[in-house]
Amino acid sequence: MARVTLQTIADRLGVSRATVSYAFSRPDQLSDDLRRRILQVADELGYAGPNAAARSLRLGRAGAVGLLFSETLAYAFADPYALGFFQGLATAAEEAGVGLLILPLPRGEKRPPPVRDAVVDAFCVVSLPDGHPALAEVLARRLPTVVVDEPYVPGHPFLGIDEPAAGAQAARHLVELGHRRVGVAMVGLHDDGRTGWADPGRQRGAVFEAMRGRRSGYEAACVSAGVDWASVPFYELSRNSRAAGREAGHALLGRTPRPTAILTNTDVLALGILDAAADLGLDVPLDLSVVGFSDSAAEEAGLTTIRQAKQEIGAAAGRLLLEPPDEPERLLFPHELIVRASTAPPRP
Amino acid sequence: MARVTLQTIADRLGVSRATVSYAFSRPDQLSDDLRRRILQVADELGYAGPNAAARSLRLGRAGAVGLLFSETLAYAFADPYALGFFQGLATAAEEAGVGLLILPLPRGEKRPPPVRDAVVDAFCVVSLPDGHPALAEVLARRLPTVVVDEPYVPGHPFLGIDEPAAGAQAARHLVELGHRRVGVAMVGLHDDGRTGWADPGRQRGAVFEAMRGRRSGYEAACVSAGVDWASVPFYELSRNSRAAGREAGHALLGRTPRPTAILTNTDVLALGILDAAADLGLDVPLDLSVVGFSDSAAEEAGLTTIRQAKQEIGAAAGRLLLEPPDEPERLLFPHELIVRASTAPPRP
DNA sequence: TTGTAGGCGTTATCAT
DNA sequence: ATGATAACGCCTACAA
Repeated sequence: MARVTLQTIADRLGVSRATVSYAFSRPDQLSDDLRRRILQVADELGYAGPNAAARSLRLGRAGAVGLLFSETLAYAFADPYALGFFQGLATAAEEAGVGLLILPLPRGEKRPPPVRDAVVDAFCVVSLPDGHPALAEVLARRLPTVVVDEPYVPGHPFLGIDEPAAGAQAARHLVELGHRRVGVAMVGLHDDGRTGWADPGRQRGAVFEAMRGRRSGYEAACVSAGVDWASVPFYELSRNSRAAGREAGHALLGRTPRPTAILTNTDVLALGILDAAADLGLDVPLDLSVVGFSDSAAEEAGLTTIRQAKQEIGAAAGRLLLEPPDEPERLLFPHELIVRASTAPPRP
Repeated sequence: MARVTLQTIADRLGVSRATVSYAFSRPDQLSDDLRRRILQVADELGYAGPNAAARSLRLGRAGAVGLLFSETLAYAFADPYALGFFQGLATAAEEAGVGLLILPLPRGEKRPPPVRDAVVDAFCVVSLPDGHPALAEVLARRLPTVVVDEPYVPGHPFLGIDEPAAGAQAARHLVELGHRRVGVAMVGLHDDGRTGWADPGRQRGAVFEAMRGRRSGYEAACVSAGVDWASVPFYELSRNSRAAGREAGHALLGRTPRPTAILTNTDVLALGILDAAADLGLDVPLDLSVVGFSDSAAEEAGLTTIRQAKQEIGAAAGRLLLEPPDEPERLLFPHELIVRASTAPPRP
């Protein structure tokens, strides 16, 4: 059975393409009777309805926005922060009646990401490392594009939080409690899969801008409290998982002198640190204080953390995509330190 | 600045469109020098690359698969079962390098879902109620389509579990422990937002096929153990949340005689039942046994549940979408009763 | 109310 | 290696 198009139906009925088109897309421009006959024949012929690509080409709009995320999708669908953001974004898309095209980023770098072929009206790019090729592809499309979290692209709307300030607030909380022996565990600094101790050079060379900022906030707050940053043990993870956090915890807590407090850049990691503390029979918060980030998995575990307005950011991104502003804005959303039971002054 | 197309560049260089097209899509068909000049001019002119819709039209493929889900996206991104499925599906899409177009279903019914305009090569439909208009729209597109969980559409691949068998297994577990006073709490039977007691007529009239099957399994196992189904209190929820489960728990546990066991069709609901039991000072499992479904949030709470292979289902759906089988298959994936600490024999 | 015809931007075929 | 031309399927002035 050959392909059925408007023309097929038109021929069959002895009317013109335009008439058939009207029957589908402008019902009111047609007599009811003719319209019914057209739909009838279309049905008999097995017409699949106006071709979406052709329609999109002709109409100049796609009815969808593209979403690029730095991680594998399997990971993104498991990460509480990403999910909160997705919820906000999806809700905005839903209200506008547009689809959300999630584009995979091949980590293996074998082939280019399918952004060239993405039939979309706008792009949302979330948390890409500096210089990631997909970003260039997106920008080349010259569609309205908003960036979330990182990297900042001049001329395009940006949504995120004040990372240095948030990091500083987390660290300040600890030093104000009196901690001086602080350790740090961070994931997502680099894209090369390395896990282990990171010296200051490697820390500052992080390819993820937001994490760079967050870390610099840690450092600033520590330094201004008289802590020698060079002596702060800094463990870098390549995966954001509880198990990774536990590994970092063991590494950090095995140091002499043992840190009395640990900063982490995700809640999941923080939970792993708690696991490690439990392994070692350490009491939290008496022997060890732990601070998470994002308030995603923190509540039930009683974790002190920084809360970000993930859903609001997603919703705002959606709105910006759907009606691009004249002036690209750089929107910094509020964050908040949530103090729970995982932090306390160090033992005297 | 007017729109830049292949022709614009061709004119500028005095070459033909085809040549310019080659520069982008068939680099090897062109002399290196000319190609460079073309790309150079394209860049100067601000060419956005080959138009995706036009390409899709010409090529006859979209590089994306469409996904329709019955719930709000905000809900879907919070539901553990849905997320597990998404992970599997997304991974398959990722490996194939195709995008995943998530289509919103307007609950308000104001306008048709944007499936007509979805530029995709295939559709995946998940858990739609009987007769939902979006399904008809999808089928009208005559693209490869797979259905997950419900409803079964003859002629199209179907993926899910054997719902009646799974339901029966959950219920049999309880009756074999000796329970005879069983209560049921189920969400997602109907689409009308009702919450409250459901008589057998309303139970059987559920518009969600999978839930209908699951419930019939409950009934079959109970009846064959000599339980009078008509006397089984059955509480229906419109939202799958812990709070809803708690409400159902209070309703069910307020009955005289009090049930010694409660069946629920989601883990989230089961957690709410546990909350209600705690409110009433009841010991689980001594005073009350509770069975969940899906093994999504069950482990930490020690919940007895039915585990479904959600990720496998998602992955299989992805494969089926990417290369449609000759014969539409009806694939039933295994489920498994996981017995944990929420079930025990009733008090003598 | 319906028909005509041009063009949306690209790629494939067949020349040269 | 490059050019001319014809689809791909549809929508929309405009004309009738």
